[in-house]
Amino acid sequence: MATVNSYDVGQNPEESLMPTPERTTTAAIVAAARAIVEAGGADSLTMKEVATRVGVRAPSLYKRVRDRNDLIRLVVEDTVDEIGVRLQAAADRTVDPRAAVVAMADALRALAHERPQCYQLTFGPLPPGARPERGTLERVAGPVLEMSGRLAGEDHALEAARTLTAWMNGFIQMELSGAFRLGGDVDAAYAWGLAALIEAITNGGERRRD
Amino acid sequence: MATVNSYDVGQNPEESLMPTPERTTTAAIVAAARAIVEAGGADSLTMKEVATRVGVRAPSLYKRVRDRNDLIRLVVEDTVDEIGVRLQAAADRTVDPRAAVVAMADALRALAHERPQCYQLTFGPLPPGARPERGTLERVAGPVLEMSGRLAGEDHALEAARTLTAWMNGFIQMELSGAFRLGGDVDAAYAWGLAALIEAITNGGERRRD
DNA sequence: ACCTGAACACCGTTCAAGT
DNA sequence: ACCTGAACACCGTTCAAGT
Repeated sequence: MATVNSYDVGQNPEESLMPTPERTTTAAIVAAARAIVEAGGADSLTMKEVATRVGVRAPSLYKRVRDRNDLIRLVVEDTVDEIGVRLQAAADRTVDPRAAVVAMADALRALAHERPQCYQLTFGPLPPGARPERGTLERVAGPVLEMSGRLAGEDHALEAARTLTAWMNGFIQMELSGAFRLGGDVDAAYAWGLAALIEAITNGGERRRD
Repeated sequence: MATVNSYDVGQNPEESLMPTPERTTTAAIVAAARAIVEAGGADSLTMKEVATRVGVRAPSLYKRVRDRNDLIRLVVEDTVDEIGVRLQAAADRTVDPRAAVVAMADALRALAHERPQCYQLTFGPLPPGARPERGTLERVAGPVLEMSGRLAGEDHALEAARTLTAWMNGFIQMELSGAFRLGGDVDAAYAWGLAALIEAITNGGERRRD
C-alpha cells in the first residue's frame, strides 16, 4: 500500500505548502502511556513504546510533552481526575454522609484494583518534573472534605478528611504492594477498618475528651 | 601516590598468586546506595555512582548484587529492618498499649522524616526484582500486632493492626509526597488522627455493633 | 508545521583480559 | 579471586534536514 499524505495528493503549490496535518494528539499519547504503565509498571514506560503505539517516532512526542517526566505527570493527573469523577459520583448517590463515605471508599478501592499501576504511580514517590500541577489534588478533595465535615463537624472537617484519606490510601497501597502477608481476610480487614474510621471520625472525636 | 596492592608488595610467587583482597563489601555498597537514594531519589541511583562511592568500577558491583533491582531490594530491606528496630525500641519503652502505639507511630514518622526517600521507595511501587524477601515485613509486624491485639482483643488483632498500619503509612506517604496542600496544621491532623485510630481500635470496635 | 534519521550522552550489564 | 576496559543494547533527548 502506498503511503497517502498531503504531498502525494497536493496538486498546486499552495496545497503542497500546507502544514502537515497532526498525526497524533496529546490525549492519544497519554492514553498510550497509561496503558503501558498499567501493563508493565512505570519502568516500562519508554518514549519509543509510546511513539510506536500512537504511530509516530519518539522525537515527535517532544512536540506535545516536555519530556518523559512530563508525560508521567499527565498520566498522574489523568488518574487523579478519574478519582475525582468517581468520588463525586459515589457521593452523589446518597444523602447519608456515612453511606457516602462508604461509597467513596469503595469507589476508590475499585479504581485502585482496576488500575493498580497507575494508582501506585500516582501516590508513590514522583520526581519533581512529574508532580501534578497545583490544583489537581484540590479538585478531588471536595466531596471527601464535605462528607468528613458532616460527620466530624465543620471544626474538624480537615483533620477528619486527612485521617480518612490517609487510611484509605494506606490500606490500598499496602494491599496493592502485597504487604498483607499474614493471611486473614483482607476484605474483612477493609470493612472492619472502614467502620472503625467512620466511627472514630463521627462527632469530631468527642468520646476522646478526657 | 603510588597504588599499593598485593602485586606491588608480593615478594615470592605464592604471595603474588594470592587472591586479590576484596576492595569493598556488600554493606558498603548498600550504604552508598541508601545515601544516593536519600540525596536524589531512586531515579538517581546509578551503578556508576555507587561504584565511585565505594571505590571500584561499576562492573565490580555485580560480584555482590545480581543487578540494580537487587540493590534496590537491599536498600528496601535495610529500611524495613531499621523500622523494625525502632518500632521494637518504642514498644519496649512502656507497658501501656496505648502509649506504646503512640510511641511506635511517632518513631515510624520520625524515621520517615529522617529518610523520606528510602521510606517512599520502600512502600512505593517496586519492580518484582526489588521486592523484599518473604519474611522481611513479617519481622516488623510483631510489636504492632501485639499492641493491636492488646487494644482490640486477640480476635481482632490482625484487623486492628492493618487498620493502624494503613493509616500510619498512608498519612506519612501523603505528608512526604506533599499531598496535604489545603493548609491546616499537619501535626495537629496527625495527633487527631492517631487518637481517633486508637479509640476506634480499642475493644475491637464494640461500639459498632448494632 | 510537523515529522524523522542521525547523533549524543548516559545507563545497565556482560565478558574476556588483566593482576 | 577479584577487578576492569571495552563492548553492546537500550534509552532520553536534540536538531538539522526532509516533506
